[in-house]
Amino acid sequence: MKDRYEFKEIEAKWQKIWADEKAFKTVEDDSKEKFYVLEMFPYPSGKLHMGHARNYSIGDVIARFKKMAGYNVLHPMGYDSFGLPAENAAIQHNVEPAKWTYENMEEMDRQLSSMGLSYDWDRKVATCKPDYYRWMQWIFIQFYKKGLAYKKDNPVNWCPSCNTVLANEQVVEGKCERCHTEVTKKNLSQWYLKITDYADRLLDNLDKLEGWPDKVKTMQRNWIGKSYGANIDFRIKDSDKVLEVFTTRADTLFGATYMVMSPEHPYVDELVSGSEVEADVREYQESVKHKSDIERTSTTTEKTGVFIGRYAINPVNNKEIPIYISDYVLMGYGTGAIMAVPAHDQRDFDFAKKFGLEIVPVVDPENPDIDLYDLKEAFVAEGSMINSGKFDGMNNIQAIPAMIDWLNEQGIGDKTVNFRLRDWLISRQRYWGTPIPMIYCEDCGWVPEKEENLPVLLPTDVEFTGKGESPIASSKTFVDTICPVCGKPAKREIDTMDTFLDSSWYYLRYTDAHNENLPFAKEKADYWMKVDQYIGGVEHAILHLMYARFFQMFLHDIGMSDVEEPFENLLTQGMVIKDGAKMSKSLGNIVSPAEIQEKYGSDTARLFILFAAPPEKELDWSDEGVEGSFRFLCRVYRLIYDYIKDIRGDEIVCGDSAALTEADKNLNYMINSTIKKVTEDVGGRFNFNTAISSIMELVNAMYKYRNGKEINLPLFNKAVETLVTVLSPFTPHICEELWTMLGHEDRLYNKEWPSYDESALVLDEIEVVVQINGKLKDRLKLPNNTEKEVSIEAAKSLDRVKAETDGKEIVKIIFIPNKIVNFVVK
RNA sequence: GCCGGUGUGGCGGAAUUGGCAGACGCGCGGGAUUCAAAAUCCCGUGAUAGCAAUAUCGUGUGGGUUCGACCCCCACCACCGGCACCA
Repeated sequence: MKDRYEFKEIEAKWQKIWADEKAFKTVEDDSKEKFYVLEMFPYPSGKLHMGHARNYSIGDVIARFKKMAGYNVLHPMGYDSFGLPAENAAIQHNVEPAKWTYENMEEMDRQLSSMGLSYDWDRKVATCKPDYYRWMQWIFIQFYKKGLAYKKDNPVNWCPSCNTVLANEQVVEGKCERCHTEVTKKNLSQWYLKITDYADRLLDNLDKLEGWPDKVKTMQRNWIGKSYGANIDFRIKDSDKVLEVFTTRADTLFGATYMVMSPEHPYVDELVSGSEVEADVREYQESVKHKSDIERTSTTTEKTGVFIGRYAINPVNNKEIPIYISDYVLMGYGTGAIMAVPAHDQRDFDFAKKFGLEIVPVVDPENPDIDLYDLKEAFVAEGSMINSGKFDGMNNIQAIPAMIDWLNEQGIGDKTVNFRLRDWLISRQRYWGTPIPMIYCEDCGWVPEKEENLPVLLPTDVEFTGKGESPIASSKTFVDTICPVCGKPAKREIDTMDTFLDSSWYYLRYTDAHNENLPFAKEKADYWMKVDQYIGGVEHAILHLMYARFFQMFLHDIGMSDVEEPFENLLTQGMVIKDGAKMSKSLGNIVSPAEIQEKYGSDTARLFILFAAPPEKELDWSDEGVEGSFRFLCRVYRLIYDYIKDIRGDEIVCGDSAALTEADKNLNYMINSTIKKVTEDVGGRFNFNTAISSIMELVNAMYKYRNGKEINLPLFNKAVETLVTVLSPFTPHICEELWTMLGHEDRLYNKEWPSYDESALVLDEIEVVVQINGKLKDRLKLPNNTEKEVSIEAAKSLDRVKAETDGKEIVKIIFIPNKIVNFVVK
């Protein structure tokens, strides 16, 4: 027993014991209620940062608490280990991505263990290992078999300097995240997953996710972007073609004075072919292709476009209206063409003003301040219909369904729903990812590799130049193969999968991490799923969390899992900031978990992280605050050390406490109220900061009690053991050590969570507040549950109350038992 | 522009949801201990006035509801985050 808190020794000792005892290994057990706690697994960059430390500290408190509370807890960890940084290391430092990644994972293992996290390491997964990506490929083939994976030509983000495709998330403000070159569009043949088939379900199910923050649900709703409207057909003059548009504002159809097609619209070529504007149109199309996203989508840029020399017929009034192409109309949304109503749409208004097009108002704001025939901006609010034939006078909102019905009768329009969500482009021209297990045969077309031949292994004979197509193309062994259908020579797909696929089902693999016949056995997934508590950064609110939901729905649909949604409760932790800004290299305000562990130990790091702010809020890093957390642990250690050495001596305390003095009762109250508070704060609302503050209050009370006259040994012993137990989910090493010092041979991590004694929480005397007109005037000590009349009389007899009510009329008396007596006087 | 969030001491944050505003921690001030210092233990610490008891003010701003509002309602301001030419 050391007289000082030697954190390094203690932490190393207990980490070894937990590992040797396989303390957190878990198996399916129907006799207990299960609880699955999951933190978003990291990319193995090799260095744990404070965001990781926060994420895992939160998860670990929950996991340890739930285990002590009697649940069968699954708390796994692994690595999202495919991805670009490994390949950049290969290009820049000539290290193989596999070597780089495996070394990093070893280092991360060490760092995670040093935090004392309660993982079941036997279930570790790494997405870059063939035993994982084999099943990733298998799942991809199931998508393909259901018609949900397909290949098509489409414009994609292209970095002309790196010569590669970029994912949307790798385009930062219109520039390549690596070389900062402006990104352009290029047509390439790519694999897609048909997530749009699940758009409605992804949207509707959000209402059922009660354990998710509204913020995340709203972000997903906006991303899916469902809107109701109509498709309307416009005949093109002197052509047999019909131009279909999508609109949410069918009510404004009479105000459509021109039309706009996307420059990529498939009709454009034919409509302009051979005309005198053909050259202009082609030039415009070309310029749009070379525009960066940033220019093209900026709302501040002036509208551009070209008249294509053609006219359409507005079906409601047979007016001939000119057709333009402009890049403000996107091919990927709706039908790629719009009817333009400049009076009631700001974008159309801007365009019409620039090109001198007619503006016809059809909704009257009925506001004398607005001159309908000289609008300064589009009028987009509610009003009554004008210039609209038989619809005149109707409220425009009501006119929408009326107009659609009428169009329907005429056979020129239909009710439609549109989504903003697009299919998921999953091809990457990269090496360090899961090979897409598809083979191209001249005769059979694209066919999947036979499932028994999986995994399609990543080749190792490749060159990393950072230029051109996927490095896999340079392999001499990979590309040439035979067609699984007809046996003729064929070629493998050389692109790999977006790493977001790997992370879309890893939580299922944890439930059965070593299965060699399937991604996971259904019984195991059904035992553990859903994830009861998922914890991670809000930056994954849309992509990862939506892709995972999509995968879970699909795997449910093909009978592999009973559950349709993967995550029951979601906690999005706040950022770690310092000096008012996010920790970053460029600002030089980074504090690494490693340096805190070195100086104060992991328990202090965990305690500070959990104490300084509630988990979903920003955490403002403070070196003095860390010092304070360390001081608290020293204070706890000293209190218990002194107790064992000087107070308890060699005597082991047991038995019931005798008659309690006033001070004893107070301590007993503190013991029980602390258990109650911590149980509620950790088990229910995840307010770790207030749970810790209540434990600090207990420690303060124990010092005060100890410094008093007489010590009731059994009671004080109970306080000591309670303290060590309820603190253990937060700072497990020091608590296990103190528990052992107290003479126990069992382990805290296995110990039952304490319950509290309600009767100890009932005080004999309660302080009741006395108010006059709602203002605090005095306090009154009264026996618990004193009835109304007695309380009021006692309050009335107070000097302060007498003085202030004298000569005034008491209009009303408000009484709340054990809380308030309030006199309302005039 | 649209959607979401947050505004409380010198600082991080409490207030169990309409009932003692400022728990707990940091910082600061004082005391004990020490030859001295560090560490530790104890006390104090929203503002203003007062020796004091005490009084007045006080949760971004302005109004409202209520015996009583950080909490509910209306209007506004500031900051942060997400999406953004989605028809």
